[in-house]
Amino acid sequence: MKYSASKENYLKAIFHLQSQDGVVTTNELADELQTRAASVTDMLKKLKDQKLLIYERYRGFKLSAEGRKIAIQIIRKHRLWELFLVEKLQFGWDEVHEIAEELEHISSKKLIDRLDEYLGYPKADPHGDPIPDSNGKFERIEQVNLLELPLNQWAEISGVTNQSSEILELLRHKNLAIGTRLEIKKKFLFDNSLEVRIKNHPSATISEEVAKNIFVKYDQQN
Amino acid sequence: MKYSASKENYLKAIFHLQSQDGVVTTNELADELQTRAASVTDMLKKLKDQKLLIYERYRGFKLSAEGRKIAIQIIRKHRLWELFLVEKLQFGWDEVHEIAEELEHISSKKLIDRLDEYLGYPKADPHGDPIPDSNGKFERIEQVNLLELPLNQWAEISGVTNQSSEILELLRHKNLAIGTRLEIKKKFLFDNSLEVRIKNHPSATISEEVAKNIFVKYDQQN
DNA sequence: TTCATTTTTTAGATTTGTCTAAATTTTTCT
DNA sequence: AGAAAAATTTAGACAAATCTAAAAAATGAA
Repeated sequence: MKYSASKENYLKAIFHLQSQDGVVTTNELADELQTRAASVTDMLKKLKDQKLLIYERYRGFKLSAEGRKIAIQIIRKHRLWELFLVEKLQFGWDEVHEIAEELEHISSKKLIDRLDEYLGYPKADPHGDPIPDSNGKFERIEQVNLLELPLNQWAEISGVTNQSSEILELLRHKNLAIGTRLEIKKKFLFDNSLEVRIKNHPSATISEEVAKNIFVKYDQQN
Repeated sequence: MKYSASKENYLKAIFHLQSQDGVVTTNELADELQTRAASVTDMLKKLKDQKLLIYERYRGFKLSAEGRKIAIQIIRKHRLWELFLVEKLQFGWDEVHEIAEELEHISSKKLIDRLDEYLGYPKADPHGDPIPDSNGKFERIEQVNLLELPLNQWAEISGVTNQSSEILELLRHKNLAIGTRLEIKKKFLFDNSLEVRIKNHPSATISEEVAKNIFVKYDQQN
């Protein structure tokens, strides 16, 4: 079965929202997709008719098993393409999202499995997000939010959730990227901002707003 | 400016038809695109409004300079993606067309220029069709050096430059002659030697030194 | 040249995905 | 509980790309 790019985008967005909130609402989704609530309702009806969604009007909704399966395949494609762009075509990790948004709708299953093989069956994309395997299984990477990292504990940046160009620009400026090693030297209770020491770079101050979006894994070495 | 996939397909089809006939007719194009004449007329009006087409009703039509430019960019993308699929992802040359039909509509110019670079600025796709460069210039060469032949692409030996008895003896011994059909199965990066499959004969290994002197043309049949 | 055939275009519908404005349902607040 | 606010859905419209059926223009054969 083939679905339009628009439907795939809806499924993907619902998947992301429901993994945070459990159940998704019309306005949330409209906001996520930069569209109007009425348009969302229209599409929800179509997705329900195709049994990709569990939905009763005015009641919120979530993906059916089939809907989730499709969403995960889109995410798999998105992340593999992102990795391809960074690894093979020398793109920066902060410039691949837009292009992958288009590439993820290319339909050939064989293509994506060959790409996966070509990249060596990677476990995570350039932003540190896990790549589902061809059966849709994720490998759960244990990562914690930067705000939860104890003082003086070396860790490595493993993921950045918000992928707006604004935050990525800020991170680049402060020498922060996936793989960067750092430790928290001080937590300011006043505004929850953090002073972090960065391996091979000057220290930096990170606001709570930014820290919220950074995930790290504990560093074994240091 | 961005154009819909459908418009891009029209431009591409018109380009191919007019390179044969000079001027294109509605029915020809409808036939090429597997659609109805009425649909073609509808689209022609839109393309004319966007000045991509020179068209007067009942009179036939052809691309404007701008239309041709866009068509060539689509063809460039199509052929680069085809070559990528064959060279890097080990697809057979006969299974890549459909996938490239989708990939050719990905819009990023930077992506396609990086892909071109990654593939080593190739001159021809796996079917032997020339790939326009990033300025839209085609190089009309039907002969390529054996070293430039993509993997798994059947070709026919069309020329041998160095005609010393030593090389001819070597070629005869390996069952290679003008007209021999072969494809490259493996390229060894270490010494640039090639392992080639030869039609109706055992496989052979060819050193870079020898391959330099062999020119081939792509084989449409196989 | 004229009229039958072929080609092309127009007219009017349909589908998909979107929108605005209005109506309806749910939630919240006093 | 009842009213106001917020969220959601419906109604009606539109743009893009397609279709069928019918009309108009070009072609060509006697």
